[in-house]
Amino acid sequence: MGDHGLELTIAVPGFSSSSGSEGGGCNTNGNNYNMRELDINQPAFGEDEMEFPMGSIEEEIEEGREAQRPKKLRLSKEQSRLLEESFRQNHTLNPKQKEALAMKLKLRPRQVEVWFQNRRARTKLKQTEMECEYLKRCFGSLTEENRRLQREVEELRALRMAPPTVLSPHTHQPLPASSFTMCPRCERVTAATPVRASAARPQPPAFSPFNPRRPSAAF
DNA sequence: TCTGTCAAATAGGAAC
DNA sequence: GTTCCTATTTGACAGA
Repeated sequence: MGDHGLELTIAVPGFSSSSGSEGGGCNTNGNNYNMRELDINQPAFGEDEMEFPMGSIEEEIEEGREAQRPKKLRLSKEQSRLLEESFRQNHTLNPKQKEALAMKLKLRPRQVEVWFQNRRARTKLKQTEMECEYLKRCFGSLTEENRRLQREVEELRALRMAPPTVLSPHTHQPLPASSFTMCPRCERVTAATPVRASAARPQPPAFSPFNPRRPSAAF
């Protein structure tokens, strides 16, 4: 998806719509325009003419043409390719670059600006989705780790309830539980304090997409 | 025809 | 005042 196949027609700012809706009627530059479909293979205007046709609805009516529904611009493959190319080089454009690119693509600078805005938004959305997937995986492994540790806690609790009888090699009498030596991991759990699952908290993930210092293979 | 998706475009607010 | 971001709207298009 994403490629809608034939893009033989584009729309250019042509005339006002009678719909009166906000959308598609007025851009933020204050230019009133709506989209008129035209064959992209035919030049919308002369090669050296960079102004966009801005016929009014009055003109349309005068000419006896029915006011068409505003058509949305569909960028041609070549236009998209060039935009993608410049986006790869730079995710933002300075006014000069914007103007030059608009000129090259025969679009209005505002359209180039909007395309870059939307492209940045799409990039960010994709990144957010990937981060979401990563966090889901983290959650899964941490849940599993939590379960494992809880089982371990239960086992340790069970051991405390029934301490093993170990005889002293010297006196051959049972040793007190407090004299047992434990492995480094278990040393955090003393005989006097209750066992807490948080004592053996798992280490954070080796890397994270949110940690810029570590390159992430996922991206 | 209906529905879902994509992307162009708008609106409004934040940051500078 | 300009630029950018974010949320939203809306038209085009494809597939069921």
